[in-house]
Amino acid sequence: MKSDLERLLREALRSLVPAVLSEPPDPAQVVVERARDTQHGDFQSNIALRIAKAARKSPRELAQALVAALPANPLIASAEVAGAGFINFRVVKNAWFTALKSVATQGAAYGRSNVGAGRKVMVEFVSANPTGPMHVGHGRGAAYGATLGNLLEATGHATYREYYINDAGRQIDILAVSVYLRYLELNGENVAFPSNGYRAEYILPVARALHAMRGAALKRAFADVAQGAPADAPTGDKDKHIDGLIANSRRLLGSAEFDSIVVFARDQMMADIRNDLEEFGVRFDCWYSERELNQSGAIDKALAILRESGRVYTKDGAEWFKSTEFGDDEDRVVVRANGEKTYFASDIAYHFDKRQRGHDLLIDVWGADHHGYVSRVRGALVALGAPGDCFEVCLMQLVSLFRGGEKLAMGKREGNFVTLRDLRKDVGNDACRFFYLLRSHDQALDFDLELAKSRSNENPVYYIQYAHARVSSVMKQLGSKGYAYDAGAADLALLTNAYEQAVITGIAKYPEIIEHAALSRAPHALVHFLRDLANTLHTYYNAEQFIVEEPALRNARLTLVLAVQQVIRNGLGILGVSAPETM
RNA sequence: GCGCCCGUAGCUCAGUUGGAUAGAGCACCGGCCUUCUAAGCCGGUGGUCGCAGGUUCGACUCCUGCCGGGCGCGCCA
Repeated sequence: MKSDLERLLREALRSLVPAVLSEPPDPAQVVVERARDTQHGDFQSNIALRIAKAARKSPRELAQALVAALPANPLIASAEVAGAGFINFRVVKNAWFTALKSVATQGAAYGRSNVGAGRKVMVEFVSANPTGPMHVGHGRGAAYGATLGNLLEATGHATYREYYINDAGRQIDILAVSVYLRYLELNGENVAFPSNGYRAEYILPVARALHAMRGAALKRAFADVAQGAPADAPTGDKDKHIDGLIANSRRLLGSAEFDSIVVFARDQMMADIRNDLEEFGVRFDCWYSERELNQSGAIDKALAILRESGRVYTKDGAEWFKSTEFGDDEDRVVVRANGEKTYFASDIAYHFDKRQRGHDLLIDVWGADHHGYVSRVRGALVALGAPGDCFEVCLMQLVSLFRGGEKLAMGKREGNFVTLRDLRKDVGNDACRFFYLLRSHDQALDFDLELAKSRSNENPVYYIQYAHARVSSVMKQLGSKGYAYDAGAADLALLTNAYEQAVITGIAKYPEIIEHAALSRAPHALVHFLRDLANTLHTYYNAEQFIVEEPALRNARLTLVLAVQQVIRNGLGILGVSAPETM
């Protein structure tokens, strides 16, 4: 329910429909929404339009009949037909003060609701490969996922945040062998580093740490490590080359020892990622390891159930999942001809495991370049007996960094990408989170470093924070003028001018904005709302003096601006942006 | 070729799921500080919502077909 006021209006309208129509409509058709483009917080109903469509009647006449039949209602000051057949309600002023009062009494809880009804939702986000530091693209998913989690929590969902660590498979082996080769260098070996390895600088401290811990215990001759490995690019296949290095390392060290390097490198990388995210204000309930999932036998279990479902067949020696039955372009391999399970297979097991752990709704935050995987993962879940709508994916479009008008290039293997940490240090956490959330997630994001960094009026993040700080400043002034705020002395009925009406309307809208942002997975809606709310406060501030002689009016206005401040603080809190007292 | 996303003011983008005369920010022009922070406020200029059809009381929104931009289409992870 969007608001109590709205619910009461809806009831009033619904109750008189039978008097106008012989056949009452579906209650769901009785829609009361806040009117647009009005500063007075009026409500609008398009009930007549909805009914007219079904009953083949004139919307205007229906609306007029409804208005004529409207009995006296303690909430409704007046009602009239407008436009093509809308009914506009003017609400009695006192009804609005309830919103104002509930901000004061609820404080940080204002805006929270229970529309989620305790539904168990898991948001899985970031899940960046532990093969290097996070870059600016991951930052968008981090800001989005964290804020979506906050929104779901604020709307009464049992929210669980998870990071999936891709620490199994070839990619992590490449990381390990990259670290191992640098380690060999530290032991005096002359290494020809593979073109396909991770040769960026961040590998070096990991190798040094390994060296400090193990000394020369893992040392092998590089000639042996490289022996028999197929030639590297450009003459040979770089993938086969590095696979050869991995296989040799594993054989020379023993599988257990090589795995210890894998785990060591992973932990070093994850420590950096966790620290980065923590500094960014992003927290998780669980860091879930693919490697452990693998070792638990969950993949085999999921595959067994999948086979039972009849959606798996063998072709060319491999096992295929019939994902085409679920809207995929072609069927997908789950077990290769060589007996190895694909990444898709572990993804199936992982998502099945999420369900097994009791989460009703699975929301994944992915980069848009993975959109092709949505239908096959959902298909697998359905084949495993889950409802299709239990799986949702929020696809994050690309982030491009700009410095002024110039687009910055990024490339991962080369290591010249801009890391999230660099970005945060450069523009600050607040501006960083704010800019990430400014646009809809399905819109490509141009992140302008200079704009985010500027401490000027061009920067929208300060605009909202300034509104918050301004109220603190007013309260400080109040004290220095010898006054004290007295909520009991406030006469809210004195808040009658258009500025005050606009501010109250904004405050009253906040809970429904939170609900909408959560249910539509649209954090940017909250950003834009806060911008608008800050604007109404700034406008009010410039038009009226808050600290006036008359106690009843003074305290009423202070009640109002304190409520705005509370709402801004609550909203910024959900966005993960700080609400400073001074600027 | 197929799939997904996008196309709205000079630029960057909203548009609460089909509702009234499509809105912000930036940029540009003009005003407001002896009064609570000018990181602010007010006013103005600026639009055939990519194009063409269709659905109905009504379409930026839904359907079809084009045009343009981005991303993706491995027994890789």
